[in-house]
Amino acid sequence: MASPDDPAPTRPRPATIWDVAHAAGVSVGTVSKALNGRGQLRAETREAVRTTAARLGFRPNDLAQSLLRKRSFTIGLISTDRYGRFSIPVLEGIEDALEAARISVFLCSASDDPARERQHIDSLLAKRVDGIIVTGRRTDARTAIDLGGASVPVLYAFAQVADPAAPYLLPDDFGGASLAGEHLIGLGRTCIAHVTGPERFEAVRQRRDGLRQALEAHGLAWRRERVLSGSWSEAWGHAAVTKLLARRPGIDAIACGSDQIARGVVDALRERGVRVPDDVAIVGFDNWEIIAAATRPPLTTIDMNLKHLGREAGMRMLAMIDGDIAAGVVRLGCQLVVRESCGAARAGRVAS
Amino acid sequence: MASPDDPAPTRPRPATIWDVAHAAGVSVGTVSKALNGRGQLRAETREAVRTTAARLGFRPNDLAQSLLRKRSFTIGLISTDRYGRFSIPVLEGIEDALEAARISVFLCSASDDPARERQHIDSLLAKRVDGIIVTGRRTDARTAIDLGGASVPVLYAFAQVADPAAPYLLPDDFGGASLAGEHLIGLGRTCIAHVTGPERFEAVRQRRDGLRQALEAHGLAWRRERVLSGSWSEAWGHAAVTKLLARRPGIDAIACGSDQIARGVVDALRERGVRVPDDVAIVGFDNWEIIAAATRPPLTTIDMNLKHLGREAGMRMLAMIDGDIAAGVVRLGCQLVVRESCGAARAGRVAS
DNA sequence: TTGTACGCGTTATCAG
DNA sequence: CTGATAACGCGTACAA
Repeated sequence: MASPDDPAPTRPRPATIWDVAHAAGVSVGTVSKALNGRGQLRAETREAVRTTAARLGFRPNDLAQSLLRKRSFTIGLISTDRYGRFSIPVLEGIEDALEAARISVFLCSASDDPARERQHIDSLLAKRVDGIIVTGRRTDARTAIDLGGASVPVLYAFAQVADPAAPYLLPDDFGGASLAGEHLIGLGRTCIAHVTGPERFEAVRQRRDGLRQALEAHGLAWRRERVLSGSWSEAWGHAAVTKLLARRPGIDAIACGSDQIARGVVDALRERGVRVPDDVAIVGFDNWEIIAAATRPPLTTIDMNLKHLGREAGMRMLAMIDGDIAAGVVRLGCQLVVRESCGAARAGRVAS
Repeated sequence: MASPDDPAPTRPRPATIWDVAHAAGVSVGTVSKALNGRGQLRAETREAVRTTAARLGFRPNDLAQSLLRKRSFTIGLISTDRYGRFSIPVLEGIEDALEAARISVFLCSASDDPARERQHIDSLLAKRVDGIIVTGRRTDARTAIDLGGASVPVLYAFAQVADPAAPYLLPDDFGGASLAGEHLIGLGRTCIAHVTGPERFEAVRQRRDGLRQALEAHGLAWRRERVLSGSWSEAWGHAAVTKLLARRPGIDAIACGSDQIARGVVDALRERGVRVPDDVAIVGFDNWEIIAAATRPPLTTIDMNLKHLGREAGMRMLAMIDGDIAAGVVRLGCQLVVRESCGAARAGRVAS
């Protein structure tokens, strides 16, 4: 096991600026200037240095640079989403935005283990990261991370935080659900039900309210008995259909809280001989390709543009590193993705 | 945008060892000794230093330490799996193993973009990572990563590499499929078909051969016409059932190349009135919870123990960092997960 | 028991 | 145009 006390094993040391200087017969200062294009140098010396550097495979040591610049050009990403299906696109977006600024990302998956999270934060702080992005589950608002007095910008992306002053990015669940409602209404559906996840999720409440707003904006009554909350599973979508058909036979559309639920709903409907979308139109939420595309018929659904959210998080982090202060929640638009479960082929639109 | 030329913004600098020394009225050497428990110090000075260090929130700068030790205590993880559903558990395992050694992980997702990968590798090398783990898709054997002469240990985990001398970890697909075959045979099935993914995948060929070995070991004939290769999708599972029933009505079991395929197969069977597992037993591959558990009936399947594979990769990387050399492929065992799609002794169930 | 000085690899400043 | 030198923050011999 490697421990901090072990010496580095004998391995060819990477070439240093000194090696290059020595080989090229100049001083280290000259090498630095030649390679970084600073100061006034004769073209031939610059070229000579360049070639010997290349020959030796010289690569400046970022550790030394960081020590000097007081900037490590790294950020820490703390993820509390074990499952990762939402974190991945967010992460991709973050990386996308950050690699343009040549910043690397430390990944820390602290799955709801406070001790582990503490250790990760300590480690990141010791590594002098330029910033920390927290991403994770959205069940309950998590407590803001404890920097222990350190002064490092922290941004929450796709994570619910208790601190209202903390800067954080979330998808516009309200607008997304509203979009789904508008789509159904535009297709002539009037008796719309809502099968969704556990009420304790802020996202569930937001989506419910967004859908409600769309209906009421078009003079459609909002009825509590058409809203069914359960778990985030296919099985719940299945079960909900039974309840729904018994309670409200006249339903002509169901807006679902997730694609998984929608899939359960569609399957249950088909087994009962109810045609989708002819009899009942279905709209999902998440645009989780693997589910949405495999459903028969493929799901029209709402995409949260998580990669874009991640990219935005990266950009904002860069701004924060440069000293910009930010606070409070920012909601980013969702997008309608039309497939076949609502029976219309129309172009996607973007919310707010 | 942050660029290397920008100065660090004015932010309270983290306390240095000098600050602590100054505040405690001792020298930096004394502080170092007190905090690291080295040398001979009076108990009260050590204590005094400790408290002032805590008061100032002093945290040793890993950058400076790394420079000195010539070990950064970081590794790079290059992932080429865009969707991440396989990478995530591997990553978790790697982190698990590495955090015990206090090593942090740089994440680089280079989705099949060679230029981007180059840039990532350069960046990792500049940051003087102690090692690099490559994980990713298993379509075609990828070319070994180019270190450009640098001498850093590289390990491939759950990634197909062209270089036979490169150290890499893979799940034992052959053994896993064999396990699936044994299970079906043990349940009395004798007419077993195989619906799987594209033949160009090494995993597909391995699994096919593993299944074949199990059948032949029990004196069951292996028939080419019972093997159907297609895509990795539910839709293909669906389509395959049509072909299979037309061609071979006597089938009493189907071993599938993935859970997605298995799900398509199960759905198609149910829609045709074929009972699972009563008429036909189904076994999947991957144990992708979200699919396997939601299938009706839930899928008996093969788990590749990817988190364990990740942990193993982490351990081996630690050994490589300490100078151990390693080469060639190592296959790690798979595991049978019994649910209901084979009607195993424990969880018998009547499907409609 | 404690302080001093050097080196890790860079960059920037100031002489030459 | 180029070379020497001082930082950056830390650990550690060695001197006091």
